[in-house]
Amino acid sequence: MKFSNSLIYWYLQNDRDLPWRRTKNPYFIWLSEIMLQQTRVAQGMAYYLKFTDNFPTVFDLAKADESTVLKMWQGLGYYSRARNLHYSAKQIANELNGEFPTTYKEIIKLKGIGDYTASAIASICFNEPTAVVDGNVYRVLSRYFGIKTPINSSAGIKEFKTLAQTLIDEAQPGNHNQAIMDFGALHCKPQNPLCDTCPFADSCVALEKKLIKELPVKEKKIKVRNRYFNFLVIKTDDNKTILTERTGKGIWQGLYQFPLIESHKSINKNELITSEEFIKTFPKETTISLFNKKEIVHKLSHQHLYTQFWVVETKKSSEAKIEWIDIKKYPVPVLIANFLEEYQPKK
DNA sequence: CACACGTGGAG
DNA sequence: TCTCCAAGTGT
Repeated sequence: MKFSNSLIYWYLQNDRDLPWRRTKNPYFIWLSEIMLQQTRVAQGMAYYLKFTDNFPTVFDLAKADESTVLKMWQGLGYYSRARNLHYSAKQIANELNGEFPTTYKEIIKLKGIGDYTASAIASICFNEPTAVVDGNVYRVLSRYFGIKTPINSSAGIKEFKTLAQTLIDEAQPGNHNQAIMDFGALHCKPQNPLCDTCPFADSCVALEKKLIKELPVKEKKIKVRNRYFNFLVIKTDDNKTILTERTGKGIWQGLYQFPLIESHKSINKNELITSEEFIKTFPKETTISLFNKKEIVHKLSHQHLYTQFWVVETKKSSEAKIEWIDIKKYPVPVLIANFLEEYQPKK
């Protein structure tokens, strides 16, 4: 209880004025929590404002097209968040009469909501004492208590959740949860934490044992896969193009792109136009030129995409149905959006 | 249950 | 340039 008191005391003095802190409307809290998953406040802010502005209620979100939702999410990454958000919005609007579930147990049943988000919403909106455990909480607790259990092991996940639950202030769980996360984000930072001015300096195990830089412990490193993308930027003489939707599993599900030929290495123009896939798609006479002189390397968390944009000029085609001017209506990955910025500079 | 899933900022 | 990582979840 002492721990929570100090935490909340710190929080009251260092509280950030964030838009989602001014409401307890579960719909708005939900939006903010989904957007901030694995995402910095600075990056998510504009999206929160855009979503609350365009979709002021869960009904507004529910009746939008998925493509519209993805377009508004464009650039924020982890697009399954947007798809699941939309899916759950429709469920709340249509099956739950627009009423957001009010307990952890019910909230966690929604798609896209896991232990963290259910705990956050239940505590902030409904005063249920369920402890959040996010990256900040792992860091604060592992340091303060000197816990070396890897935070991404199943043992660690259980251990930290249990510990966090014993520390929560049952009288004000929402404040407690936000306090420990803000403390981790602003004070007990990953690099260069502010131990000199830390209210817990006299009892922090990691500080005493000089383990600050070792904690928290995270095991395993991610593997990165190299892929080679050749986008075919079609331009017909009646100024139309082709976009294809990415379906199935993998990256950018539900987003659009130019027709893609993937190769196992970087290829030149001759290799491209003699490839089976190219011939199959473009039997007609075409003019083709490489747009980017230097290969573009787009880095995702698990993939490095070595990318070339090939501008393909052809005659009018029944395949090419999308007007150039309309491309901007489609949700596209940042990689494509960046290309369009350069290829079609804004006036 | 280990792994995939985006993007951008900091050091 | 490179590494880490930021309010995690689904499979």
